[in-house]
Formats: sequence, C-alpha cells, structure tokens
Amino acid sequence: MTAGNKSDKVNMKTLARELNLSTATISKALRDSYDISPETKQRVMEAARRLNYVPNAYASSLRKQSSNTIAIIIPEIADSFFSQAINGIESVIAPKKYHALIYLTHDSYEREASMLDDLASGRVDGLIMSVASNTQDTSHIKTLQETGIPIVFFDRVCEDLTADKIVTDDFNSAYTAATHLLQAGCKNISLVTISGYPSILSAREQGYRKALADNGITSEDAGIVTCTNKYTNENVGIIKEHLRAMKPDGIIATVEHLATSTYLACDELKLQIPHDVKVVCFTNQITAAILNPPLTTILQPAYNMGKQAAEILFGRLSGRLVEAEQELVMPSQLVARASTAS
Amino acid sequence: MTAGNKSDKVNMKTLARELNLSTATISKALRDSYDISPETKQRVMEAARRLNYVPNAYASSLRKQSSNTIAIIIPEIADSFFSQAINGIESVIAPKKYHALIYLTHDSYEREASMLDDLASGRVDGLIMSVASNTQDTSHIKTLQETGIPIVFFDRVCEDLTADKIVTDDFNSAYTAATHLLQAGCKNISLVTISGYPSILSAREQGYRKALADNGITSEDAGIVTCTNKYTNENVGIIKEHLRAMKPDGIIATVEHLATSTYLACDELKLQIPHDVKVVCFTNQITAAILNPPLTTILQPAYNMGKQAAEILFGRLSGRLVEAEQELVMPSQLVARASTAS
DNA sequence: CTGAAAGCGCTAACAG
DNA sequence: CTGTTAGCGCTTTCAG
Repeated sequence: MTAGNKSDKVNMKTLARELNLSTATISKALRDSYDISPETKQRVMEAARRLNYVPNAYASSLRKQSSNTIAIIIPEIADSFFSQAINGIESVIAPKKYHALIYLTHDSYEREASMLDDLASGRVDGLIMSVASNTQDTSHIKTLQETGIPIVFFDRVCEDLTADKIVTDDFNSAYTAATHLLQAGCKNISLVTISGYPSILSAREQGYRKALADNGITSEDAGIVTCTNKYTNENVGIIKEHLRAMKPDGIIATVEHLATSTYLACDELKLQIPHDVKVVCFTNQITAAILNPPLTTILQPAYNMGKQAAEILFGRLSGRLVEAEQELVMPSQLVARASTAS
Repeated sequence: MTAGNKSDKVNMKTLARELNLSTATISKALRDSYDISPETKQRVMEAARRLNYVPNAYASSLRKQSSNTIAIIIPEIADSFFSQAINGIESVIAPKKYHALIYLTHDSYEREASMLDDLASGRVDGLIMSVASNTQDTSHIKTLQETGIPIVFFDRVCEDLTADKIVTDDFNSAYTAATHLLQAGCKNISLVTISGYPSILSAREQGYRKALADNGITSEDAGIVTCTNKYTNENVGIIKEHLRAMKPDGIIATVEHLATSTYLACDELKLQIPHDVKVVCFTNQITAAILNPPLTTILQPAYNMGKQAAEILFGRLSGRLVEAEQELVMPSQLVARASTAS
C-alpha cells in the first residue's frame, strides 16, 4: 500500500480552483493557445509544475477522438529483423511523443484477427504491421481499414490489399543469392523455407527458381524444404533428412531462425561449410560475422524499413500524405562471407 | 479516403436506440451482468454482432480509472535477453486481454525519467521495467510509485528501491564463469563490461573479483575493461587495445553485444579462441552454439523472468498479492562450449 | 482575453 | 429486471 494515493490526484479542476480560473482557460493555457494572456499562461504553467499536474491521457483521447498511440503487430519479437525494425519505428514516434502498443501474433491468423478486431475500439490512431505467415483471408484487415485507421505494412505484406507497403526486393535478393551460389560452383541448390502465404516467401521462392531456370537447371521442386516456423529441433531433423536424401551443395535459408538449424544440421552430419555445402541466409543477426564459418547473408534494411513505415504512417495521420497508397521497395544487400567461399 | 467512416460509428447509444433499451441495460448486458434477463442479453449480443459494435477503450478506461494496459520500459529491443523477456511477459498478458505499451530508453536516464513522468497520466495500470545503465537518481521512479502504480523490475534493478524485482544470481554466475576459466587453465582473466550503475553490473564484477581473490589472484582493477553500451566498432578497438596491453588468457563479457566485439577483436589480432584466450559471455543469443568457436555462455532464464514479472504485476493489480515486495532470484546456467575448452 | 456549458462513450449507484 | 442520472477529465464551441 503506497502513500499519496488517489486522494491527491490533481486535474484541471484542481488547477482551476487553485488559480481562480475556469478549466477552459487552464486547458487553453496548457496547450499554449493564442487567446490566453502570457501572464496567465505563466501562472498556469507554474501551478501545473508545482502541483505535479499530468494530463489524463484517456480523457483527452476520448474527447479528441485520437490517442497519439499506434499499434505494432508482428509475428515474433525474438528476431533480429523485427526488433531492428521496431527500433526504426521507435526512432520516429518517440520524438513525436507517440506511444506504441505491441502485439505478437506468433504467426497465428486467429490471434491476428482478434487483435485487428479490437483495434476498431479507437485505441490507436494507426497501425504498422507484418502479417502472420498463415494469414490468407484478409477480411479482418479490410474491416479495420474501413473504419478509417491507416495501416502500413512492412516486410510480410498481403498482395491483395490496397495499402502502404514497405518491402525489400525479395525476388531479386533470392535471385542474387542463388546466382552467388552458382558462381561459387554449386550445382544442386536447395531452398530451406517455411510454409505460409506472405508474398515475401513466394517472391524468395520465385527468385530462386528463376535463377536456376536461367542457368539451365530444372528443379522440379525437389530442392525445396519446408520447415516449421518455430525455432525448434524439429527443423534440424527436417533439414538433415533433406541433406541426406538430396545431397545439395548449396542452401538458401529464407528466414532468420533457419540459419541456426541449417548449421546444426550440417554439423550433425559432419558436413563442412562451405566445402561440402555452401550456405546463405536471409538474416539480420549481428553474429553472422563470427559464426563458424562466417555466414553469407541477405541483409535487409530493417531499421530503415521501420523508420519509413512510421514516417508514411505519420504522413497519413497528419493528412500530409494524400496520394494513393504506395509500395516502397528497399534494397537488401548480399554480404558475402566464408560460408559461400569457393 | 476510405469508405464507411466516422458516420456509421456504432456505440452504446446506437444499440440502445436499435433495441429500445437504455444504455445502462446495454452496458450490463454486454458485461453479462446478473440482473439482465437472458433474452435481453441475447438480443443485445446479437445486435452488437450485427452492427459490429466495438466498445470504446478510452471511454471505458476513463470511467473505470483503469486501462487493462501495462507499460514495458527497457533499454534496448535488439537484444536477445530483452526480446525473450518480452515474449515471457506477452505470454501472460495476452490471455488476459491486456495491452502492452513499449518504451525504449536507449540507456538514457533523461528519456527514462520523462517516460515515467508521463505514466502518471493513468495511461497504464502497471509497469514492468529494466532500468537504464546510467540511471543513478531514482526519484522519478519513486514519484511514480507514489501514485499507486505497481512497478516490477527485472534484470537491471535499483538497489535503493523498494519494489518487486526479478533478477538472476549475477554474483554467483560471474563467480562460476571465472572459476570455469580458472579450471580451464586461465591465469590472467579480464572482465569486459560496460559503464553504468545497475546492480547487475556490480554484482557481476564482484563475483569475478571474488573468484580471483579466492584463488589467490589480486587483480588491482587492471583486468577490467569498460566499453560503451552501444553496438559499435569502437568497442572492438577498446578490447583490442586491452588484449594487446594486458594479454589476458581469459575473458568474461558481461553483456550480450560484447560477445561479437570480443570475437572480432580476437580475430583482428589473430588470437585463437580458446587456445590463446578463452571467452565466456552473458548472452541469450541462439547463435552461440554455431559461433566460431561455439561460445560458452551464461544463459539467463529470460522468458521465465518476463513471465514471472508479469505474474507478480498481475498479483499486485488484482490485490491477490499483498505481501511486502520481494526480490526473486532465478538461476542462470553456464553452458560450456568450445570457447573455453582447455 | 476568459468563462459557461455541452459532451466524447461508458459505467455504477440508485430508483423503481 | 430495467431506466435515470451523474459523472470520469478533458476540449471546444460560443458568449461575453
């Protein structure tokens, strides 16, 4: 039981009483309105500071029908890409004194849908999201859009939706990754990926297929390994089985956590990277450079993607940005390291 | 401009009109109150679904003076420990339909203080936090506690504060790490750490010192290297300089991002781990096992710490937990890998 | 320049 | 069982 409880809660009425003014004047003075005299403003500010006045966030939000709050909905948080993106988002909202509610779908469509339904409550002014990998039906998203809440998607976007989107050039990145492996001498390249609908997964797969096709290799799907989207040992088993069966000499892993699984699988089978199999992974992990061996990565501009997403969202919120929704494609970067050395 | 805007906003008044009932009845029916007839409840529920009614979060929070929202304040997000802890927190708040506001201090006392001041606005019912490394004055925290908002600290706690705290046994962990290195044959162990006040840093330092003292080694502070708490190349330089000057044969790194800096520093100086220098780091990075060489870690129970913190917070919020504030110490685990092999 | 009054949408006494 | 009423604390006309 703490002291100084509810009893001494100071609100505008308290200030008004203290200064013999009306709450209307207090309100205007605090918002630095033009039609309040400088002296009154001084007095109000002083009293507010002295009495430790803090405006009630919900009263203000209710009245203004806006909350200075946005939601961030992502599949996972223990993932370098997403946590770096959050940093980018935070870098633009913090200076504006906006607040961020964070929600994790754990890649579940049901959770995602219920989160979006809830957001129609006026809780947030806008939303930045990356869809769950098993989200196919997008009606929950459209319903929220219809309430007028702007949504900006990043990385995992829905193709059938009209909205602002920030993505990387996944097709090209996968194409580049595959080409990089081919140039390193690989003849039999596998794609280690996860199941799901987001376009980034299919784009990465298409890029991979195209690179093989352009080099006269017809894969017949044998080179595609589908893992679960959880960081579990199960994936190590799936990858090992594939390595044993198909004996690929090159692997492209499409999401961050598959790097560890792939390395462990190779290790358990005593396959040497890059001698027996070369590996490249889409990941933003900072430890890539000190892995055994250092891992060639497709590095996404996670921080800047988050930053851009937030900036576009604020453009919408402020009414500054009125053009049609756009898809912004930001370049990823292949960082070559020992895991793909010839 | 999306269709179906504000105009058709449906609130309790709409439902009341629709069904020829009062808003009081609607409110009670929706909350499944005992004194509403089953049939009325049915009608209300049906109408709510049909008209897509979503209760206004802020009106409700304002009226009830509680928001079903908590704040999470942490130094960084792109850090495995913190992101895993958030997962733990989320695992308990999501089923309770609570919301989480997330704030990053970037280890700045000023930002932290302004965040805590703001939370007196009634925006959240409770707070889970890990203090900034340069927070020394804790008056901003005490002030918030006085408003009656329960705060639970985890990992980076303040010693001079009365509050619920979830920590790991940092002293013992560091002692264990140092002992582990001594047993592996190290004679000259350095502690690579960051500057700051949180007790975990001093506990880790004390544990290190005690282990050396217990083994007849007097360090005279020469073995302590202080880095910046940013993930920058600067730290690689600082560590390299120390390695050159002091030639330690063992290193304990106290925070996650120093693992990468330490490995890079050794690499640049062509020092072999573990042959020339053995390394152990406090980190939760999942890639520890696939580093070159695999890294011996002090693994903190991050997920469970977050979970416990949230559970204790809910205990306070519900009034279920009324005993004096407690400090819960959870064990870390030394996971020995090749980086400390003899 | 300042104040009175209405109301954002919801909840909780209290009556009936 | 249902309705009336009075606010939660703030902002915003509109008068003066």
